[in-house]
Order: sequence, then C-alpha cells, then structure tokens
Amino acid sequence: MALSEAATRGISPAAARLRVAVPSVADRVADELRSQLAEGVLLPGARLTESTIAEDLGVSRNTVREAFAELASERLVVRHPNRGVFVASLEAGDIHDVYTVRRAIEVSAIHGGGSPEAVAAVRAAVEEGKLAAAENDDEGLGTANQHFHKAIVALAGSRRLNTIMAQVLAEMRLFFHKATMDGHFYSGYLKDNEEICMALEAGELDHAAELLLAYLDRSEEKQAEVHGE
Amino acid sequence: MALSEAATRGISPAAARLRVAVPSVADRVADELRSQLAEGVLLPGARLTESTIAEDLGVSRNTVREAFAELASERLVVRHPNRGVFVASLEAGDIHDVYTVRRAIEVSAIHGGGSPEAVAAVRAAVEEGKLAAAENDDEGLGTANQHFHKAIVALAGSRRLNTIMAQVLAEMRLFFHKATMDGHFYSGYLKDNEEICMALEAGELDHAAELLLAYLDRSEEKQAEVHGE
DNA sequence: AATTTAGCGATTGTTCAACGATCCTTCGAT
DNA sequence: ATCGAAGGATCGTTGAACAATCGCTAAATT
Repeated sequence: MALSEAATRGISPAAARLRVAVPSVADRVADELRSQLAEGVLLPGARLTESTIAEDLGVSRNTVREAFAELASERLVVRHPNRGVFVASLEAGDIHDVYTVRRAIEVSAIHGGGSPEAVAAVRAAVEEGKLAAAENDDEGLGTANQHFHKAIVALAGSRRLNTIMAQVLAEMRLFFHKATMDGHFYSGYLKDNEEICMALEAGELDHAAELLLAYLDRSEEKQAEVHGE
Repeated sequence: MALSEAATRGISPAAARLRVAVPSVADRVADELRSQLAEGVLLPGARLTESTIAEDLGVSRNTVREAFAELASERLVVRHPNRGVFVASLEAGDIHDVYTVRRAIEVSAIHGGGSPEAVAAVRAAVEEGKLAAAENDDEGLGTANQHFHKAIVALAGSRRLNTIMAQVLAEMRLFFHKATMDGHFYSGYLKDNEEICMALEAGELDHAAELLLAYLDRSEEKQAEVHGE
C-alpha cells in the first residue's frame, strides 16, 4: 500500500525505502553513544551529563534526553533520578542473570533447527572466527563469537528473540570489554563453536543443544571468575 | 546514608522510602497510557496525538514524547516517523513470534525448577484461576492465567526474563483484548495449569515442561484461529 | 573536634514557544 | 478523470526558562 502510493506519486521505490531508513537525530545520538560504549570510550559507571553531550554532538539537550531514554530501555545506561545517567555496570548477580537469558533463548532457538540459510549463517560465523584466529585478531575473534551466537538465535526466525539477543550482546560487549582484550579468552571457544555447528548441520539438534548449554555454563563460570568475588 | 539524612532531618523513613518510588511525570503518563491500553480504551491501530494527550493529561508535549519512547520500547506503540504514534497491532506473523518467545523463556524457566516460594506462587496463581472460574469472572480468569505464566517465568529468578515476560504479556493483553472477553476462552486452560503445577510440585520438571510446551502450542493455534487468516 | 545545619552551585525534570520539515488532504489545472 | 500544487495539521527539534533536587562546602552548634 505504502509502496504503491509512493510509486504513483513519482517517488522512486528507492526513495521510499530510504525514507524508512532516515534516522532521527535522537537515533543518531543514541547510535553515537552506543558506538562509544562498544568501543570502551565510555566505561561502566561513567557519568553522562546531558548538557555536555548536547554540546559535543551539537544537538539540543532535549534530544539527548530522548537518546538516553532509548539507551536506558536497552539497559546500556542507568538513570538515577535527579542525578543523571550513568553507563551501566553489571554486578555479580547480573552475570548469572544475563547467562540465564542466553541459555533460555539460545538453547530454545537451536532446538528449532532453523532454515538452511540460517544454518549457513552459523557456519559463516564459525569460519569468520577461524580466520580471525589465524590472523591473531583478538578483536575479530570476539565479534565473530558474538556473530555466532547471534546466528544461533536467528535460527528461531523470531524478530523479538533477535532483538532481545542483540540487547544482551550489547550489554555483554559493554561489560566484558576488558575481558575481550584478553587474547586467549575467546580462542578456546573456537572448537566449541565448530562442534556445535557440525551437530547442527548434521541435524543432531539435541546434541547441539547439549553442547551449547555446556558452553554457556563454562563461559559463565569463566566470566564470574574474572569479574566475580 | 540517605536514610540517616532523612531521619535526622525530620523526614519520616516512610517518606524517604517514598522518595525512591516517586515516578517522574513521564513515567506516570506512560502508566496512564498503559492502563488505557490494557483496558481496551485505546484499541490497536488507534492514533495517539501528542498535543491531544498533552492537554488531556495536563503535561507538556515533550513529556508525552518521553512517555511514547518508553511505550515504543515495549512495543505497545509504534512510531511512524513524521506521522505519529499508533497503538501497536500484531499481524499474523507476530502471533507466532510472541509464542516463540514464550516457548523459549517459559520452558527454560520451568526446567530450572525454582525455589519453593516461586513454586508456591505458581500454585497461588492456579488457585486464583479456580476461584475466578467459580465466580464466573472471565476477566479474573484472564489475569489469573497471566499470573500463572508470569509465575512460571519467575521460577528462573531472573530479573531480565521477568521483564521480558512482562512485556510479552502486556503485548498479548493489548492484542487479545477481544479474545479475553470470550468466556470459554480461558476456562479450558484451568486443567492445564493445574497439571503443570502438580508436575512442578512433584519435581517432574521434564514432564512439566512437556505439558507447558503442548499448552503453548495449542494456545498459539487457538489464537491464530481467532485472529489469523 | 565532631556533627549538624545551612547555603551554594550544578544538573536534572519539566514546561513553553517557536520554526522548519513532512505528511495527508483538498482543491484546482490540464 | 488524472495529475500536480497549495493548505492545514502534526511531528521533529531547538532554545530558553524555572523549580526541584542533589552533592559539597563552609558555617554554626554542642
């Protein structure tokens, strides 16, 4: 309907597609902040002052506020009423919490099997990881691992599960930034991913789920070791 | 620290506890809209004009905007850039999507077992449903059913899973408002809930998970029947 | 000297008014 | 009748303003 309207009005289909992609200023501010969070420029606990960011990015304070609301809904940032917003910092309990979510949605997704294309995406993430390992690219290893788990969830073909997973991964990226820098941290996961992927490709879903579950448990333990008390 | 300050200043501890609970104006606006959505005052597809709501609730347009952002992040409302926000309406595919999420987190949660108190909460929801049925309270039956599934997820003891479930339930409450009115719609679920609860109490987690999964599949089918094409 | 009080500065929460941009509709021209 | 151009309405964003609240520091009290 919308497309035909655009067509009859002389607006090219490309423009119509572009139209939906035009991000609002608030969205762009949120994106910028998200980037800075992912890159570790803004560390957990850091304070984000509205006026400062407004000036830095050349936007209104009100717009920054909207961006904050967006980030807060993603748990990347925490609002302390009348005190300001701070970069979120996970506590010991949160680690278990995050992994509980991951166990729920990743295991469920892998049980569903998924389309051949979705399985291929998992395979692609595995190969991406191997390549990064061959080049000693620690950063690349980390993102490849995230792509792997994102692809696992994508097996379910659920928009909602995908966005939930994206948020969880963003949270982890923020919090485990330090750990990501550790070279040997992800290297051990390569074999796990390969095994899980093979089981998945072979249609041995229960086995794949088992492996994945075991991986998640081990990963949680490892993270708790690094950050816990 | 804050408490001692408040105490020494003559502010009652109750007030101090109240302070942390003081919701911002934007939050109250969001709450009000959430209520209207749950009650069916605002039906799916309806348009929400910023200025109108601002006037009606006696707040600034900007504040309404913040409330919209909150509701949009919960998928209760959809933003069409430069056109306004509309009450969300689930399409055929969304029904399956929502149930995919529910299968993932509910089944996972029940597999974990949960603390005795959490199990007791599940039992309480079952009894609440029986009571509502005895009184022919359709509305009560619906909320009891939601309490039941909320309690199931709460077994996992995960804050994040709880909020995810709360959002999913809010979505369903919004969309299935019509269906809720159907008297016989939930009545059939009473026995299911009872069985699931008994299996859970007996520690037969796998069995409980099976029953729950079957229930969800049947429920999805039923909903698709009513709303689908 | 220690603790409470009071005051100060800074930042947030909220409102208001304004403007351009964009959409939908209606009207007019071809 | 179709197409394109004004009109009106609403959104997106800005800027400024003000009260409320917080953290801190200095003064006052015991």
